[in-house]
Amino acid sequence: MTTSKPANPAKPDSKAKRSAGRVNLNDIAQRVGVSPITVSRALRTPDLVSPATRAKIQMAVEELGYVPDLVAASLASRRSKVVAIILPTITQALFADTIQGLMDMLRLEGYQLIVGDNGYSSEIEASLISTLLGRRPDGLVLVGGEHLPPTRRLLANAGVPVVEIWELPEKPIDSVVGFSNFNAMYAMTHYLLKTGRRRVAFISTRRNPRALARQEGYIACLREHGQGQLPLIAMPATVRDLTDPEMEFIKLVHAHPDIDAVCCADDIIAFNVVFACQRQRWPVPDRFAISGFCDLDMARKLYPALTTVRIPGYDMGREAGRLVLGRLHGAISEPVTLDLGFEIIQRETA
Amino acid sequence: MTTSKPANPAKPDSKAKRSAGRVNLNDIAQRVGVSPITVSRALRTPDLVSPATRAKIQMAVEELGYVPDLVAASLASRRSKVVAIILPTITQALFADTIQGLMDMLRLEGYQLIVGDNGYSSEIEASLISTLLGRRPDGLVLVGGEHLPPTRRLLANAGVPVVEIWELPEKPIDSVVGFSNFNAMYAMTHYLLKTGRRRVAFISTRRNPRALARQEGYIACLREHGQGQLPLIAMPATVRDLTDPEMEFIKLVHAHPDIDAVCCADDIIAFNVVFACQRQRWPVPDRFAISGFCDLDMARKLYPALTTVRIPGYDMGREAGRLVLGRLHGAISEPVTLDLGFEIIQRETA
DNA sequence: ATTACGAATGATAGCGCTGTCATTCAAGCG
DNA sequence: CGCTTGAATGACAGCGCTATCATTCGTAAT
Repeated sequence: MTTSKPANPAKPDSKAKRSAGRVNLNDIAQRVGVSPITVSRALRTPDLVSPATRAKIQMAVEELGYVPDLVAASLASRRSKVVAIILPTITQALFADTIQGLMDMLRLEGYQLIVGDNGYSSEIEASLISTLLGRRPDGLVLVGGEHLPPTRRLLANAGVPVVEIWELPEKPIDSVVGFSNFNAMYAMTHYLLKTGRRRVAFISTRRNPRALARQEGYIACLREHGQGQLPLIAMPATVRDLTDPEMEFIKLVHAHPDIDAVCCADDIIAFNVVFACQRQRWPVPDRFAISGFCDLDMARKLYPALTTVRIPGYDMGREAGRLVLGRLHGAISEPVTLDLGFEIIQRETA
Repeated sequence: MTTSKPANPAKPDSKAKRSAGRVNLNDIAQRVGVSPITVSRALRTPDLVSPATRAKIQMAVEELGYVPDLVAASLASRRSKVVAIILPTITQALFADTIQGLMDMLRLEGYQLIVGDNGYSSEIEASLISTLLGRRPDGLVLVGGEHLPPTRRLLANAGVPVVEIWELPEKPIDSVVGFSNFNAMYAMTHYLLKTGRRRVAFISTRRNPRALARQEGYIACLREHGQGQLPLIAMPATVRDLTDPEMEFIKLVHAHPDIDAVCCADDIIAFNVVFACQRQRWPVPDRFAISGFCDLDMARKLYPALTTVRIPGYDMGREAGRLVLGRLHGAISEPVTLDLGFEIIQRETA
């Protein structure tokens, strides 16, 4: 120390802070008397720094309330430690478990989740993905496997691991963690037929690839085991349309009084149909057998408890996370497709 | 090993790209024959660039599939265009509307949302906030107003607009968009008493500040209008505990057969209690009046339709977003507290 | 001693973008 | 005709961090 008079560079001012006034790596380094890079190491790879230095740095960090700038770190390291997920809508209870599973997995390695919703629209998805990719996420999780060509091109160029979930797309972009919506609804329809139902209807209130696949499963099963039953379907005409499950159900019943079972495209619809029955004094399952899809918490609480298809919502999230992380670590180098299956849960409504 | 071999600089390779191989501002600039800064302007403030240049740049962007690096932009501009929200849990239907409202508002200005959940724990919150602040969000939205001192210090240092929602904290950190949980439950209890109920119980399955405030509102109302009714409460002992609403209800009824009404701390609990009644053949509302809290979609679908307190879930999200953006634009410079109120929705269960 | 080597630390050069001037040039004005 | 003005563009210097290579130094192996 040559005590070179007053500060030669910028005026140390009151707190030796420049720019935004936020404490940064340099502030810590100066305070401790080491180089910034050593501070960086002390925080990221403590093993490479001597215990004494590490302790001093730790202390300075506490004192100054230093919060590392992950934005700068991302830029420098080209690793953002962020994974993005795009959902049809965030308001849906259906995807909550999936998000939770994904978060739980990512948290283990300090990754953060950034969420976007495309409102069930492939067009919105395209622009959303473009913006999200701008954040340079280390991975991308997409609900669904239907994407516009520009989207596919964008993703191909991005060089980011992609996992599509909740379906088993014909032409996966990369990895997949899903189940067969077709098979699941086929199985449920089959179950209803086995229990002796003679006229099974199908209700969806939203038109999307998964609902359509379920509808196809329903139709296929009727064809093969329906003893001449004709498909009886309530499905909105376009992606934008949203119908009221209760009304659709009532209309269906009035038009076809011989209906004795309803396959609902998801649990929420099934709840509505059960409530409608109660309102109309139509005993369930005596007059109508009702089946759901997803096995939400409330399905088993409902009275009568809902017979439904359990799908691996949480696990899809978790496994998608695992795949992304595996890709990033180099542990996985090839696209993987995981079929997590489903399970018919027999309760009281069918 | 002195084998310095070849491979010293970066080989220009096939596509003149260095590093990650991603197209960047420079690539566009070179292709068009302008400086990078002009490209930046063409994309961010098109008005400052001549139409001709703008068109050429636009074209190059399309051709090369350029996606601006928002991470670098954030670092350089010190504006991340990201807002973070911390929820007790993401699995809860209760907060879905709030997220949606916030997203809808932020989307208008191209902001992204990053979500964290603290699992109803103030300790987790502290570390979560620290990590999230590392992403340098331009704003922070917190559900709830209970925070540890270190958290408060962190937030004070961060210099980021904060909005607490879903409550009206005594000592707000910054702005607030909420409603009075106390008043709301007071009002609902009062409503039940007015309809002639003689013994009103309160059920919560989760211990958190909002549930406690509601409980206080219930107690206060009983004190003032309960004609000698003693509070009758089911509330978990600690934050970690989670109880089963159906079981708590049954236990309560067995211990106090004179109960004729149940104030539930949220709609989900109320649904469960209604189902329990149906299972037990206890007519609702004749035997038990039941009230919910939140007014989820399903509340009005339920049979019998749920009497509940409507709270401004979506609006809290939207207004929180508006406040954050207002702060960022400088349109708002002082902390604001917004009480969005509530509404008793009378339906069939009470 | 000589060499080798691992542990600890540092210097340098960016990551891809934007803030902040500075520059150019044509049109407008007294 | 010189001067101002504004539109269009550019140069430069970082933002705060990390990748990469280089250096120092004490200790063990030869």
